[in-house]
Amino acid sequence: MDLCRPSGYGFAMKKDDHLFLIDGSGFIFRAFHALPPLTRKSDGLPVGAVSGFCNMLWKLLTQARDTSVGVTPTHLAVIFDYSSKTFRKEIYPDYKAHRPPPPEDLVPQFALIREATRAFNLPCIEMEGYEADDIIATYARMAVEAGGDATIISSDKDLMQLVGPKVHMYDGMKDRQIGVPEVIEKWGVPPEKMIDLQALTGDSVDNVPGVPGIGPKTAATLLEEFGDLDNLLANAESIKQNKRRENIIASRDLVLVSRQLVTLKQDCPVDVPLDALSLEPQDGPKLVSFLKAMEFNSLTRRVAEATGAEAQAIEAAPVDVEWGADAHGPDLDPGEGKAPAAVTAPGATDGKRPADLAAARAARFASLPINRDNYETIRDLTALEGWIETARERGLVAFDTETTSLDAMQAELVGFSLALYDEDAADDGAVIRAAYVPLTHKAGQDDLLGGGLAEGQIPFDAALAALKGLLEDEAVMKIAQNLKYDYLVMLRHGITVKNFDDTMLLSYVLDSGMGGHGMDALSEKWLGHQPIPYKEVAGSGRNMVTFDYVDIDRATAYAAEDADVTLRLWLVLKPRLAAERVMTVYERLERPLLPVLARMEERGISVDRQILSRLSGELAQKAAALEDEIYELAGEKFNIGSPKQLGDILFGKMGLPGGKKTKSGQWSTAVQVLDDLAAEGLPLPSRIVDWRQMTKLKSTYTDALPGYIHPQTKRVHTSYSLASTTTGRLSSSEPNLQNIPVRTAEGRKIRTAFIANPGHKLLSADYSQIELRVLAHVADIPQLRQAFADGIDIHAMTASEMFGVPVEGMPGDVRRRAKAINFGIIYGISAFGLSNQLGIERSEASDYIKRYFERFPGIRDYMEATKERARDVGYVETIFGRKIHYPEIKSSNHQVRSFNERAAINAPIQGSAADIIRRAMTRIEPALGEAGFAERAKMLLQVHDELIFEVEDDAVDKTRAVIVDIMENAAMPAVSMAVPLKVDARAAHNWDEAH
DNA sequence: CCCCAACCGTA
DNA sequence: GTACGGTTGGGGG
Repeated sequence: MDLCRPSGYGFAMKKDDHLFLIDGSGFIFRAFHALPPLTRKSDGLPVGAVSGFCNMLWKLLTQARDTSVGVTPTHLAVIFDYSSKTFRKEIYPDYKAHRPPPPEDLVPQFALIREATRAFNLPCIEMEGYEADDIIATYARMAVEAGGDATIISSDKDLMQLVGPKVHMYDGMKDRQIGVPEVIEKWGVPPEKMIDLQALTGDSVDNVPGVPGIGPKTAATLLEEFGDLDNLLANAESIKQNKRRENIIASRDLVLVSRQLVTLKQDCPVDVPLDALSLEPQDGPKLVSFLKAMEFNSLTRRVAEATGAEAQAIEAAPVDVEWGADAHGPDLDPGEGKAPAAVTAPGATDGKRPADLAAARAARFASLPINRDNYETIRDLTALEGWIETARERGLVAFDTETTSLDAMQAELVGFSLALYDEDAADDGAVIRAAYVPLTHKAGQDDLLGGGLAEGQIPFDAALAALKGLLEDEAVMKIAQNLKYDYLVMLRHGITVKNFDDTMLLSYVLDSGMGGHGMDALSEKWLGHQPIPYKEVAGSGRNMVTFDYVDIDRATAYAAEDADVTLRLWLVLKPRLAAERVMTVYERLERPLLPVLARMEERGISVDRQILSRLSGELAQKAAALEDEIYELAGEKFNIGSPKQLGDILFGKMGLPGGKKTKSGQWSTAVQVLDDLAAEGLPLPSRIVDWRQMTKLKSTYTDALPGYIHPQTKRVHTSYSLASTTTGRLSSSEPNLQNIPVRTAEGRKIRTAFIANPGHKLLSADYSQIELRVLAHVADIPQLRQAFADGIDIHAMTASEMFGVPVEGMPGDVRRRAKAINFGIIYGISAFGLSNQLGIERSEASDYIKRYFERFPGIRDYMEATKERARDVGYVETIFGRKIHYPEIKSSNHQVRSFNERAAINAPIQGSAADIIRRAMTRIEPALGEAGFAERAKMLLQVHDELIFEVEDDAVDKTRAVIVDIMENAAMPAVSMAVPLKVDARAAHNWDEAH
């Protein structure tokens, strides 16, 4: 049983209190069929039933006292069906057997209506094994016993048996009360005889049998005559009509079963007490936020007025359309909601369902020409204000910034572009209007004296103030491509973009694995259009100029086109989210992370120049000493850094054994090869390996990192990419802070240069074995689950299972092999790979794998099932529903196919782990804020399974507790993991000691 | 000036 | 055997 409301227990129910029980499930179906179909304007998400539900709730909560019901609720709950597996199925297996699956357009609304209930700050109650009607019956009884009244908001005849002096019904859609007289009027019997009546008539919808030929009228007459069902059955012989008498006698047993089926259970073991249902005050902002996300404009306005909430200032809530594991509507198998919706062929333009809208949009924009001649240059404030006003009316605008640098932390704003959409424009060319607003273009081309500003540009501060109003307006959806960049640039100007979508992230969520998500690729793919290449505007190489030196007319063509293309991409991609069931992935795992990452990048991390400089010196000395030795041993000088020259020396000139060739026919000089030679006792290869390590550390880290220290902030600001891996991981660049050395002592010294500010510590929190835990969960392996539950060394356990060696006193090499196998499994193991990793024969590696699968058959089953699924549908999924496509999984080329199979096996594991830490990252800042540590603990870096924070000394212990808690529970409530997640966290002055 | 291969750092 | 990004050398234009 689930009470999805955070508030605690309310006031005890007492005499004269009034409990309202809303039949949520009944309402959904009725509203869906009774109300005209309604879809969310921006993306076609079906929301008709949600709209009806919200309007009904609002009406109940505000107007109940005056008119419709005549009473004011003191307690209220919304009750839902949980699943079709109820006790009635056990009594009668055919119960509800013929019920068709819910309509496609209704499925997403189940979750939304629960979300709506929470937004209204009302408890929503559901219980496994019981229907909503039984829970309603139970609470109604409890309310009456407590001395109060109950009103059931429903018009379902199945509930009418409950009506009595203290229990009422109210039809929220017809605004009509149903009391004892109304029941008699409609059915011809009083409420207490409804059970008998239903048992006689049966119910074709629920597949309750009943007596053939007896409908409500006859049943009522019979009950009138015989008093009740038992008496009727006992005296059935006395019925005059032949056919009727025979039927009743023949159906006797089934009628008794029917009576059991239609009798509501008034003693469900509810574990949410009545008192917890007391009506709480509305949370205006929360409700407005939800309604806004649903785009119910008039209700949003009414609610904002009534609650005094500032609608303008409230952000639309991320909408919780759980298509994934935690979605459950009545009779909805959890997997059912995730099935790919067929995108209907272009031409299907009824425009009602998301798939139709998506198909229609794709077809339309694939051939809608882009005319750069229509772009405007906005050169005065009045014109800009006009565009912004129109953007507010439309509630939708694409924007893009033009700057002097690709580095958002260094970039200076040069101008920005806007694009507007007019769905109803008469002329196809006017459907989208785009404009560029130049701000700081220089007067001269690039001559030394051309320092002045070009004419005809709005003063920077005035334009930015106007732009701020637009970007921070919650009521206007802002659309951009790779928004994190623009977000950060605007953040540096004191502007926080609110209510946005990012076309790059849309594409990433929809088409991961199907190619890049950059604007040029997307434009080509969806619009059949090639945007002006940047280098044609700003030049390239030595001739390249920063954007402020680009001629304003050329800049307009380029910049306005970017906004234009972005808007078109949004129109094509956004409806696909709902159609292809990845709305939740986008709204929960992608979009909310964007501002989090922007803030992390803005904060940067302190790096100690002195330490790096000293390390550079040390490394240079060590490398120089090794160089001398190497030349001595080789007998000549050569470029050690050139694999070609090195290979020729080692395997050509010196004729060392064990040479392997690379793809291109060169001698391989990879560590593997050199290590093998070193093991033979040869000094040269070993020196070369050491030299490589020293020069690698020097060039990639100690020499390069200081160059990334920002001139103003004095910190290093990496850039995270949200959309450059197929699996959902982030990547880091310029500099890459996700590959700072840790494995060797020499390398770890580099980490000592990453330090906390005075009075602070660096706190590192990392997931322990997260990928193996995910594997244990998804493949459901009993031994793995047990080992993680018991906190046992997982590699030792594997070794013990495989080789029959006891965990106590296990030789290191045995454990090492098991560890390699465990990693191999995650990587989609092959005998070839494992033999390479362990330096053993292929046949031996094959034996290991065979033995592993014998001990863990569930893993083999998981791998086979994953491959098969990838072949069938073309993609695999993480536990949160992120899809990763493998278009080449059926390649006839064995190499290509095998590679895709291994990647497909790895992706759900790596990707689920990535999703988990994403969830943690979006929750940690709010959690720290609630704990009062927002200003004292800052998240700085993410390294796949590790988060690094900078924390005030005094706040370390408390923030660590908050962070560990959020991280360990990050999968909940969407996924309840079968194994616990474990997080280790330490704080120290530098990253080496904290890790 | 651009691109690729080889190598190697991380999870 | 999975997923990345950065540096270097070297070939081509």
